[in-house]
Amino acid sequence: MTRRSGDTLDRLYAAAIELIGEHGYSATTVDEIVARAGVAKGTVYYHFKGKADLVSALLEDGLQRLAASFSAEIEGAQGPAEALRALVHAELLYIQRDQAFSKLVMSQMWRVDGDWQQDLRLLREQYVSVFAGVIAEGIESGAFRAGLDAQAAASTVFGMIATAALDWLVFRPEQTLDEVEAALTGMVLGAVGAAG
Amino acid sequence: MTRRSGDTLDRLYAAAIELIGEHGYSATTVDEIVARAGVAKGTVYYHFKGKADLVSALLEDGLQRLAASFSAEIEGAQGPAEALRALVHAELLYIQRDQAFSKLVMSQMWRVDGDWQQDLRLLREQYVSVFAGVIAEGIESGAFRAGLDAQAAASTVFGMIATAALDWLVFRPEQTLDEVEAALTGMVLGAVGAAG
Amino acid sequence: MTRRSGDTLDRLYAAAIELIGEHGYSATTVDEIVARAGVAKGTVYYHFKGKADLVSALLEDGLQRLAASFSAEIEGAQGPAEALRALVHAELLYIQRDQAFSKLVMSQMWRVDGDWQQDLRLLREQYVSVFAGVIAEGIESGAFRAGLDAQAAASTVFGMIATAALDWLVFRPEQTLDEVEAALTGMVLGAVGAAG
Amino acid sequence: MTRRSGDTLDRLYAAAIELIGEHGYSATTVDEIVARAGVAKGTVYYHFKGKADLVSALLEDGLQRLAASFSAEIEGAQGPAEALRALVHAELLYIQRDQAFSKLVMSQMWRVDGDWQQDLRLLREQYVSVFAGVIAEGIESGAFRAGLDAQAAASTVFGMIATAALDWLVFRPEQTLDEVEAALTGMVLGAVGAAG
DNA sequence: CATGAATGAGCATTCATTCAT
DNA sequence: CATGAATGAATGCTCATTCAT
Repeated sequence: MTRRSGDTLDRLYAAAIELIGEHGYSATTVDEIVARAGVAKGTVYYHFKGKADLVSALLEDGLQRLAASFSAEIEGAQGPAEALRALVHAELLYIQRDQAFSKLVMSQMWRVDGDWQQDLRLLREQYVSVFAGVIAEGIESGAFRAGLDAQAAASTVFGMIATAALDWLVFRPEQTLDEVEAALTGMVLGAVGAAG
Repeated sequence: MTRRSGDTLDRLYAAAIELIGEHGYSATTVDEIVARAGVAKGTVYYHFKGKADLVSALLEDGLQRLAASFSAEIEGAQGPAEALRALVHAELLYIQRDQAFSKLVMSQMWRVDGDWQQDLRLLREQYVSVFAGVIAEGIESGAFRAGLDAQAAASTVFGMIATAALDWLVFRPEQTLDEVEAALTGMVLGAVGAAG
Repeated sequence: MTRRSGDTLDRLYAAAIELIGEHGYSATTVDEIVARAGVAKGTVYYHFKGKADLVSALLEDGLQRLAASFSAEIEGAQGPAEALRALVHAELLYIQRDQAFSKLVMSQMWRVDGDWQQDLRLLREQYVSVFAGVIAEGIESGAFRAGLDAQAAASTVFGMIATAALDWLVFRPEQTLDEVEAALTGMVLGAVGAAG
Repeated sequence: MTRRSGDTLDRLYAAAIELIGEHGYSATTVDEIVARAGVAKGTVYYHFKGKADLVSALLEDGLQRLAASFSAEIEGAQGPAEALRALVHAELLYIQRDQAFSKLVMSQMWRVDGDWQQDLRLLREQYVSVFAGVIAEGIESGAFRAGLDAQAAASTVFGMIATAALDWLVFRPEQTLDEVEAALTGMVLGAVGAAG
């Protein structure tokens, strides 16, 4: 399903992610994308069915990079609290590196229409189920607060981290990753009731 | 055909909020807005400089309703923990009632351009500064965890509540407000280290 | 036929003449006219059938001022050459004073459509017939070149003066009226073959 | 539907010149232009920034054709009087052939704003400087009246010819080019004081 | 006499898409 | 594989006109 064809596609992906992250999907034109990618307009329609299909492919691509960066992170973590720390670290790092993609995702997350809404739901579930797994494990082991709804808590923790990260990058870029991570980790662990 | 005056602006605001909340700013056409508002197209341009100016006015309007609903809520709260509980309640209620407006705000929050970005910043600061005040008070009084950065924590708590609320309304609408509020309040108080 | 009603109409005339002289008929909006005149939009439609009717009335008004300024000028002139000098003087003076109106006339002169084209034809014939009368007299009396077609010559002389005047006012405003008049009078008299 | 390339711009130029010459710039719609040119609306915006830019390009185009037709004409003329006769002939012929373009130019000449005013100034200077050169030569050689301001006289002669030509084409089309040229040449030579 | 909110047909412009090369 | 001139439906916006006050 993943398309490959030299770096033409990569340049289109990169250009589209940046522009859509900055201005949104509808406000980004195919002309702008191809101008930044340095290819001709027809090229988009040679590789994709249209603008929506390009974004769809791009989301699948981002989804894979995300999944890879997450699963690598939890391996070897000592217990749920450590795993959660690791996830905070991974998500912050991912958003910092792939800021444009993250903005794109956040701005489209709660839309109800759109051609690639399906892809976004999948992406979100990937994100959230990893958190849910760790939280469920913590609840079972007594490390986290009993009575927590793992699914709902996972969504909330995901949202905490995402909004904290974007707030940092957009409104307080002078702070370092370490500062943000330290403060955020404390709040996340507190939120799930980890003994501290 | 319609000659009723006075509520023309309100009808335009309501229509625009709903549509933009659902489909986003660029994807919402002026034709759609005026059709839902039941006014003629020219009316928008009689009252506003353009589509962007309508949204700007609408955001200022929403800002005022929000500020009112918040400041009413904290009055009479017994201490920071109670004030925070009250704020969680107020924000959840506000988002539930003004879901369209909230989606609009969240989808535009981290844009860097746009004509009404200024208004959004103000709105966000209003939001966050109320939280920051309560959290700072809690830190001083020893009710919340020492060493917390009140500003950053306020942003994060705001994001927690907003994402939890939208996640609820979009993905798990079968849950009741009370259920969501109970779970969320626990997590928020934990996040700021309130003695539980 | 001439409408009178306090200074409201005068202000509308003045505003319309200036704006249409500067930007042309189609490019001038009713909004701009009423803004400059300091009256409400509806006022135009209370006094006139519409924008075109306003211009029509305004042209009739200008026509009368013009006719007055011309007929006063030829009276008492000693022979055709003196009358022609007097007309050059009168037209230059008129264009200088009523520059906006003159630009309006010149820019619309050779249009073939338009609702007030009839008025412009009348205006032009007024202009030209005065010249034609003087030139015909000069031909008969032998003061001007024999064989001249009085009508065609009158048109040409009118055009000479008008273009020279506007060229002066737009491109060489630093020259004085006297300089321009002296040079132009010599050329006009030469053009009709006046002895010396 | 049309896919012929190459002459697309020429067709747009021709259509725009005709329509704007007849009805003026503002009163001419892009829809009318593309309908007459037989191309799609978007084509205008593919090649030009907008309607104003199309007119600007069109004026530059007309300027070049004009300059060519003029400089060809004066070569080989015997002395200033002959050169002036040749220029009268050239300008009459040009206006007759390119009547629409000439009307466009005359109707916009004394505007003070507009996006292509710059182009018109250039065009006018091209026109006038050729006349000014010939007249200056005539003054020096004693063929024309001493004391004439070559620049001002050139403007005036240009205006004489242009208004005479348009008056002829619009109001007295039954006359022949030869009749008009004969009468006009006499007046022009008289105006510059050529010994006759 | 005069107002100005409201109208809606008409306009310039945009932009995703097509297709001959 | 890739191009870019051309398309035309859709969009934001303008503006002469209407009408209740």
